[in-house]
Amino acid sequence: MSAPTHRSLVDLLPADLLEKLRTAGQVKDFTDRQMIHAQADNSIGLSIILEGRVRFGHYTEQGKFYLTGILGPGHCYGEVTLFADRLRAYQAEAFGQTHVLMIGRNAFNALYDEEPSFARAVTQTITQRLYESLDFADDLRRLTIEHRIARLLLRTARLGGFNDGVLPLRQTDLAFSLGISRVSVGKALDTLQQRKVISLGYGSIRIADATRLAVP
Amino acid sequence: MSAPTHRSLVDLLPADLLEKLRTAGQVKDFTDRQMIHAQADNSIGLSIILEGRVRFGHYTEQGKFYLTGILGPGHCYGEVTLFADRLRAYQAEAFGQTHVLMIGRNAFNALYDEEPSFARAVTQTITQRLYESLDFADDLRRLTIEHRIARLLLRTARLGGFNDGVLPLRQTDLAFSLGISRVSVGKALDTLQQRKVISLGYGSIRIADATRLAVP
DNA sequence: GCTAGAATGCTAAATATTTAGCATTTATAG
DNA sequence: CTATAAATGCTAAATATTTAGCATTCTAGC
Repeated sequence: MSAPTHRSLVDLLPADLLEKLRTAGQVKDFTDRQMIHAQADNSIGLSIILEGRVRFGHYTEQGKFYLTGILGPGHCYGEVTLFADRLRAYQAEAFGQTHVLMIGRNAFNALYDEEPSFARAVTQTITQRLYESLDFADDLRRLTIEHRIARLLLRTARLGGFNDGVLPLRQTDLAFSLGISRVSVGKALDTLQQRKVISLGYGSIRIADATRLAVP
Repeated sequence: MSAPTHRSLVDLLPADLLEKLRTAGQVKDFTDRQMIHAQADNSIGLSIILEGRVRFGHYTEQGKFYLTGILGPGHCYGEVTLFADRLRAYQAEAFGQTHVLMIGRNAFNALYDEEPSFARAVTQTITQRLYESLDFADDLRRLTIEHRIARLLLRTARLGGFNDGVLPLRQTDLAFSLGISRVSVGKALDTLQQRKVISLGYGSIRIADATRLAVP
């Protein structure tokens, strides 16, 4: 009963389609912390992360960045602008040197209509993300703080492509992502560290034992 | 800046396609509280609610039903079995006399590949639901209990098609859906009732003033 | 109409969580 | 190497929430 893993759009695409997409769109490069999309901007299109990572969140009145999630190589975002007629929910900014393939509305629609396997891959991606989101909402409702944090760390490692287990997360980010206070986060992280399933750094958390972290 | 509303699959489909779907699938009838799908059953396919409503949730060890959501006429479910290779997350049971159009995996795939407008409508539906889910997770993290309940009531009325504003929800259901205790739910409902935006019944809640309920 | 079961109402003690500080550690820019 | 800002560590009081009861109200089915 191994759980199916969340596969990125690029994973789901036939190789030749990625080439077509490269032709249809344009690759843009960003440096660390550079803004890619403003929150609620009115651009429409699909963005595919070719290299690097993208952080989503927003700035508070005091100019602090509040993180809601990170996506890594192969993942895409912007579906909501194409299919749900909604504005972008979050600001997107580069995390490290990042290359993003941007496909505008018209190019996207043309490909979507003429390439069933592209349409299918996109739908699979969105459906997987829906499942993740429902799952996350479930976490928020049912789990203890400690367990919620554990699941968030594992999810971030997975979607962000942090295969070495080192996550660039501040305790403030975790607090914001879970809607709890920094004091509570600190307390729970302390417990997890004592159990030796994670180790804490300055602005980062390392997953030391993913297996045991998954079942608290 | 009127927010785009969540449109059901049937709303999004061209009329002739609904006919095709009826031919490709089969309509099944259910009576109140009859089980439609067991949680984690291994059936694969799309279900479209033609008439009536479907409640999603699960039974506890003590045999009590815990509600997570209700979908009304025109809405569909089961996308996750088709596109994300996951088991059904919840048990589905009829709420009142209900007719559901069931489309099996093969029929679905055939139509999906040969009818771009069907593929698009399905993707739009899933994307909208993703947006709803992200929005709900945001509610859980940011809002006061009172505000969370208000949003849940409005969302249930919308997705369940309860146009008269009378929602068949027990306080226990709200508590479970939000991951809080029944005492807290009762307290918040009391406040909302005093503000005359809802009125409480036995096993039901009536939205008395949707506009003021939306901005607590 | 009665009755059993279900749902709600109510309460206070126990527990969990936040708030609002300030101290300490760490990384970065100069 | 140092100064600075950022992040974490720590604390206690204030607040919010749950727990675990039992009482009351409501409804469906007989």
